[in-house]
Amino acid sequence: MKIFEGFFPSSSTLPASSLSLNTPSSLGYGEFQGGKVNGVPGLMVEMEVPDSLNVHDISQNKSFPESNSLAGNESEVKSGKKNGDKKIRKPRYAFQTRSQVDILDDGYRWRKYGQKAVKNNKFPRSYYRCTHQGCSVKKQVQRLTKDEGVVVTTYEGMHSHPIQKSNDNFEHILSQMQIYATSF
DNA sequence: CGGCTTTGACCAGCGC
DNA sequence: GCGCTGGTCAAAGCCG
Repeated sequence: MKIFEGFFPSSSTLPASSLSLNTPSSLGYGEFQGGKVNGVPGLMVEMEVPDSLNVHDISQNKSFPESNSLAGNESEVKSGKKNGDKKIRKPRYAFQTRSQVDILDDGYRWRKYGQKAVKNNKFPRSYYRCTHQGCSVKKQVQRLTKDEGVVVTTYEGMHSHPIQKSNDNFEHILSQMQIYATSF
């Protein structure tokens, strides 16, 4: 089971037993995007779609009538737009979790660098950056107005370094959250 | 004292 | 062109 593969490189050490708390699937984005998340049961979303494919479409499809504030549907990463060429959007991966706490401590160290109020959402969105040297992975966390028990975490980029904390902690997280399976 | 959070300002993209 | 919105910066403050 590799739900968090990529985000948690060292996940191989994760207790598989915990992960089975309720199978895969975080979001049904895959199918909505036309591309099936090959075999793998709904890992997470990949939003590198150039043209705005509104994320909230699926939300409506599923059980989130007005969670369109979700990932907004991005704007681009304005890090390297020099040659006026194609705007490179780093792929983003989002998943929702039911959790009491906003900060899912996934083992990495994050430094908050911003917080914004988002439209259609009474909760602010928080922006975090991985503090590991040379690692520029970002993530944003926001809670749904609709269902404040749901926390949406959007990752941008991949960690290329090992987790800095004990994985035992991860079990703790898993016990706190419950992957939000929308249609299974 | 170092690392992190807070918070307002700033900036770029987008729609009207 | 203007205003709105999302994303980031950075100064100041907080805390261990």
